[in-house]
Amino acid sequence: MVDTAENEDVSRVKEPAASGIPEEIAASLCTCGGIEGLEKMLPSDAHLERMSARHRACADPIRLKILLMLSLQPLCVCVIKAVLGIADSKLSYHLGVLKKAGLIRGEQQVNWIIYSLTDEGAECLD
Amino acid sequence: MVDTAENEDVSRVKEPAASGIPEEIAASLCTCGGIEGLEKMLPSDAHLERMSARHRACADPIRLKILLMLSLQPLCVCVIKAVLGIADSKLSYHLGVLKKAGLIRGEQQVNWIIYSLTDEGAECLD
DNA sequence: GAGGCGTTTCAAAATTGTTTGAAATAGCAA
DNA sequence: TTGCTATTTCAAACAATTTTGAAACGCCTC
Repeated sequence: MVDTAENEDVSRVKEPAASGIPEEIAASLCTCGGIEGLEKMLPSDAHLERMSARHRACADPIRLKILLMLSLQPLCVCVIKAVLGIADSKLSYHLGVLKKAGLIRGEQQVNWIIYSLTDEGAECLD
Repeated sequence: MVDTAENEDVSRVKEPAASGIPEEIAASLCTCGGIEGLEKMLPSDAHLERMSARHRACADPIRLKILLMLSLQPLCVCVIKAVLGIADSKLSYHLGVLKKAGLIRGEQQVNWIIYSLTDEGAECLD
């Protein structure tokens, strides 16, 4: 049996939490403040939640179609329905999702509800 | 009671499918080709599917964090894990989602897998 | 008030996405 | 070989989203 007491605490990364990191990564990791630096650069949970909620609202072809149509001009539900060819309640559900996400707004006109894109909704289409 | 037989077949929209559309909408609707025009302006199903898949991949705070970190520099799984503080298999699941969506790529280095943003992944952060 | 139209709400069913922990794989080192 | 570290895979449990059809609502016209 060879010497078991060999020096094994060779120079490691300065980061406390990180033990076995590839050299190349470790080097550039220092540039951005290490693990801690990465942690700090991330937006707040609330902000991340808002960002992901927005993506979630766009994460469906039907809703994307609605946004695209509304980017052309405000439309009433019945026209959107005629274009999409889906059931009333289904359409209403998707309009609700977009509205709750703040991407569209609905304005009651006499007999109809006219939906239009909000600024935030327009940004989603860039 | 006033005259009940008043002229009520006032000029309607030219669109066949549409029956009761608010005037204001109907007017500008013609500008963009009516219902048919709207139908045609929409991207193909395949394209819409691609767009929504991309949003779906971004629709989670953990995945957003991963994308943001990788926008700074490529990172191995163990560093991402140290920053996020989540279970291995959970992280692996989310990396898989991002990879399948084409937003990140993983490259096997000796002992580690190093993930980096693809061009498409970078676009998601604009 | 009765009836119609455009739209939403509701609850159940169907589908899809996420988390968990245990087991598997792959490469390296002793 | 054995053991180690880094990462993925799997299946079951759980959670959230979507679809469906029926019923309700609000507004208008008669």
